[in-house]
Amino acid sequence: MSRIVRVLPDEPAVDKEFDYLLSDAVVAASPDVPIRIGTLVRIDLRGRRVKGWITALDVLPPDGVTLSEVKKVSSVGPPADLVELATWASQQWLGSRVHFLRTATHTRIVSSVTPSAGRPIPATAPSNLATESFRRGGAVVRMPPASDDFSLAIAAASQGRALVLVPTLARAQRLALAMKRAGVDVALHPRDWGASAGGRTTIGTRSAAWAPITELDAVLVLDEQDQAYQSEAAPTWHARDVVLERAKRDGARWVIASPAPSLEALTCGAPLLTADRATERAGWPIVDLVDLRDEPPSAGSWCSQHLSRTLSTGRQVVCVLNRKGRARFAYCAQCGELARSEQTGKPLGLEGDRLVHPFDGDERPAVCSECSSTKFRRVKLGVTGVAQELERLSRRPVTEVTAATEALPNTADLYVGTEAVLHRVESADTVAFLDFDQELLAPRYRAGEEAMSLLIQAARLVGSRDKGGRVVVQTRIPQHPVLQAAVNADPGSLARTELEVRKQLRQPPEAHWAIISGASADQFIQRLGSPEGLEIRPANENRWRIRCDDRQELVDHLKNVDRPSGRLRIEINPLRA
DNA sequence: CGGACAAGCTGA
DNA sequence: CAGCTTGTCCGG
Repeated sequence: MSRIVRVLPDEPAVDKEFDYLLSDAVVAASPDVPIRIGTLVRIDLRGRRVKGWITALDVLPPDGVTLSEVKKVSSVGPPADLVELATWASQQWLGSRVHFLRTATHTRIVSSVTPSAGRPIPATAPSNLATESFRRGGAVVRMPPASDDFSLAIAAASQGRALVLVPTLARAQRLALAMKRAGVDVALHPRDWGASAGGRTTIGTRSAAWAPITELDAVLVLDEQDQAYQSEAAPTWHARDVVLERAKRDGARWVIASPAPSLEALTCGAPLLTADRATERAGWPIVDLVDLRDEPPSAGSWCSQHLSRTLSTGRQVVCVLNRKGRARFAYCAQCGELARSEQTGKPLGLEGDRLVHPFDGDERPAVCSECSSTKFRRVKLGVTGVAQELERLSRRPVTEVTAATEALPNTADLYVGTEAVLHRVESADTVAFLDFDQELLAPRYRAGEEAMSLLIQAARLVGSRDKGGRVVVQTRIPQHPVLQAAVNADPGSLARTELEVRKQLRQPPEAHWAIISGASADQFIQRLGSPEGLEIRPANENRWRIRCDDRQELVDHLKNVDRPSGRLRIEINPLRA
């Protein structure tokens, strides 16, 4: 005997379901793998042997086609809920279902799943804020960088089956270990995929949003402001949105925690819980702003007098330098003022004797608006150059860290690196940002939030102010709202100003964007036409920006376009736009 | 994705 | 018009 199953092949370009015969013999060959929606099978597709997921059982096949047989039942797959969730996500971010199902599927074959016994009761009693947070059903919790995630995670686990997300694998490992010590049996995603499928509380990074737990009781997202939660490549799905949807579907309680929750989280309609001002302030380090405009211009160096004093105190210092955006800014050699456009206020780069904006076409003669000097300097720094100079200045060995650096010596106490160094070093007395303006003025609508996120990472390394934690920020725009918010340990003020800006410029989350790019982008736009409510503008070669006040309306319009063949990328509210 | 097949291009 | 390239279609 055999039954007929519907299968979605594991081929992103196919994205279509087909019906196959599933014989008893094939089922019997993999006795421990249950036949249900999500189960992984092997099928023939036009002469090729490919993997696929069962998406429906016992279907009526269309007339006039001879069905081929399922060749093998390969592995336990994502639960049926997640197959449905993949469909939802594919509509939210206009990606293929295959893309999401791959994330929801273990990389190795899973031949059976044993359900975990009962629901765990943790040994430790969680703190008040943590308990209170989950009592609300759904809440955004703003807690300073030095507060502990542990009690929140315990509170999540004490709800029953919980899913806990953190931005990095290292933190997932640390938190999982700490919880294990506290008597909570946790699964680390994706290593313990089978245990998650058995219903165990699961900790992991972005991809763990697709951990195979059914009937979730609680969802917790830690450090929600971290951009690691959103996929950079299309489909630009966000783990926070995926787990919130899961919480909604399963009726689970949820908490989004962050020292500075994203505007998306703050505007989602859930209550915002915060510690009192004194507690919040105490959980932030001291942030020293060094106004580079006040430095003697003769030095021409990246190292302020303040930083050089810090280096000579002989404590553990991590210097962060972003090399990514190369010398795009210029500042006055006389007074140190940053060169900006008079119209837009955006920073300008120096080209010959003119100040120009890289894309706007904005341009003016190189004359300082403050002191009328015509001498400008380009910002030009590199990790290696800085490391050498730092060694000379501090007379201490300097460890260089970039994303490519393998192992770190644990004897070092002076580091220079790109943003990667913030992930690699465990703790420090001081973190110094050598040129923070690159971050503050990056041409991305989320530049402010991302800059804040870096300050939060730094704050975690150095700890709270009473433990001597210090963050030094070298800048030419100390009045910037991000810096003021960090100095005052008041991320709420930043959120208010940022939201106002987004409203005025109609940027997410106040409006929604789709970026269409790739060779077939023009054709796609042509087929889309110009429906009411959509604002369609060319960005540059083969690249368009579509704006709409309503997200659902935006994706509905895009979904209905007959997708042209050829390369096409659709990004919904991407990080970089 | 990758094979099948059609339509378009070239060269003797 | 064979032989090849390029493009479009479609899979159970």
